Amino acid sequence: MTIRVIIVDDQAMVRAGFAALLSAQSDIDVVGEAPDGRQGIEVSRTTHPDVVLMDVRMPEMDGLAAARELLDPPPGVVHRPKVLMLTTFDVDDYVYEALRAGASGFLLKDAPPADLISAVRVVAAGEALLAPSVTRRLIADFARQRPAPRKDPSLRLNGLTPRETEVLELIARGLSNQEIAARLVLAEQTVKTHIGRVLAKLDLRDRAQAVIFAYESGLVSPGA
Amino acid sequence: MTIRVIIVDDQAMVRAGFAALLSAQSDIDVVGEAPDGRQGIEVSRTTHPDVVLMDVRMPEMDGLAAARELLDPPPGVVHRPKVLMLTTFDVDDYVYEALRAGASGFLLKDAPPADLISAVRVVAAGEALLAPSVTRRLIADFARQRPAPRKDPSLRLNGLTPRETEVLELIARGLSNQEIAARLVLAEQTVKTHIGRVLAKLDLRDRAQAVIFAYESGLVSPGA
DNA sequence: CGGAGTGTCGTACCTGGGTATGAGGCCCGG
DNA sequence: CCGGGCCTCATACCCAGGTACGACACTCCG
Repeated sequence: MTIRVIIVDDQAMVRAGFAALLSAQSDIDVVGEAPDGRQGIEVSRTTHPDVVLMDVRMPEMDGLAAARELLDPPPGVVHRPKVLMLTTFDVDDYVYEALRAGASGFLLKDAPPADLISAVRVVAAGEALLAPSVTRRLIADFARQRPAPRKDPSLRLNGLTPRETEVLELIARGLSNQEIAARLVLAEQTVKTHIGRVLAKLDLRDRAQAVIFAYESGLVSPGA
Repeated sequence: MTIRVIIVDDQAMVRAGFAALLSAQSDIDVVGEAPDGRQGIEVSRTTHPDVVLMDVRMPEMDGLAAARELLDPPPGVVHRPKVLMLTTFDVDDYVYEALRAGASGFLLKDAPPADLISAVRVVAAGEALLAPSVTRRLIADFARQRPAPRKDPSLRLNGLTPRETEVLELIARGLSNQEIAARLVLAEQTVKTHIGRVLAKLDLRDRAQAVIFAYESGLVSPGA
């Protein structure tokens, strides 16, 4: 089963080079080319490639917009190729946009030829691959965004007792004092007492600010 | 400038294999080995390698804990090696933990030898590299978490007028009605009117739930 | 022109939530 | 065994916030 590839890049030389490189592989067929995003979509819709090599910067319709169109096609279009983005220099706004859109990879054009070839295979197999510098950024971003508890507010969270933390979490879920009391089998006044202490310890004014704190500290997270 | 590497793995065979493989490279020196995390840290502290190859599963102290220790050392320890995690099979809880901890890469042991070698070089250069399957997960996670506005709640957000959205955002910043009125140069009652409409449209009970909605919909984001 | 949508504000009412104060019981560590 | 957290609850007070109803101005559009 050969891998069907199309190449979308505004520079004819680049297309020719990549095409030659990839065609030389026995398991890869270059089945189309296009000089801009719009035509790239056309070619993709007619040739149904497994992988689309897509340059980022192009006239008419840039690679990002084209990638979005291919990865989130209008109703009726069933074909969904993998998209491997290419760029000459690693401006990273593009990277994030492309990954958001669902691209399977992001390579720099100065990568070794062997890398490009293996990237095509990896992407065709449903996996993903990024240029090392991009990987580093993505990890950094991940680590920055993710570290379970953030440090600034979350340290102060240590001042809370287990019960208080529990109450805070329920506040952050939108429950009223009554509901919290019911949930924890407590008198409503007890809940109020806990909340009072939480607000005092964290220097907050009301439950709305408590909710904010819960999100900012990582006690609760969007989508969870 | 050669790259100084140590290998931490509980299987002597694996250590020997990797050591042989890497030592054969003119730009890589294997300067130490260790059979578990605790000793790995010891060796790292004495040999000061550029890169630590670290197995995930190990007796005594697992690779994750050891990685954390190396990447976020106690006061006084200045040396901070790059950590490249290795695993036999790609259980991904480990992956996320390792990346959170600040690891520079994550490879499967069944990767081609050439990949391991180039990975060491990439990591030593300050970049990062992941196994393709890991990359895919990370991207998927990124795309899932990031898409600017989420769709479910954010669509309902479309029902809000600009002014209402503005007010909602200020609520989500923790402002009181008075403060919002001051900020927007309005009567407090006007603010109340807007809030009332927001709550009604979004089917929320109070401003605390409004804050939750703001975070869940992506109107505001933690850390922003 | 007339109506719909938006933004603005007033008056009036009610209650949930936050504050203050005090107090009893439990458990742990010094 | 005693002091100190922690958890629990009561009584009492007050007000920010939420609700209800009505009103006026402006803009856009059929």
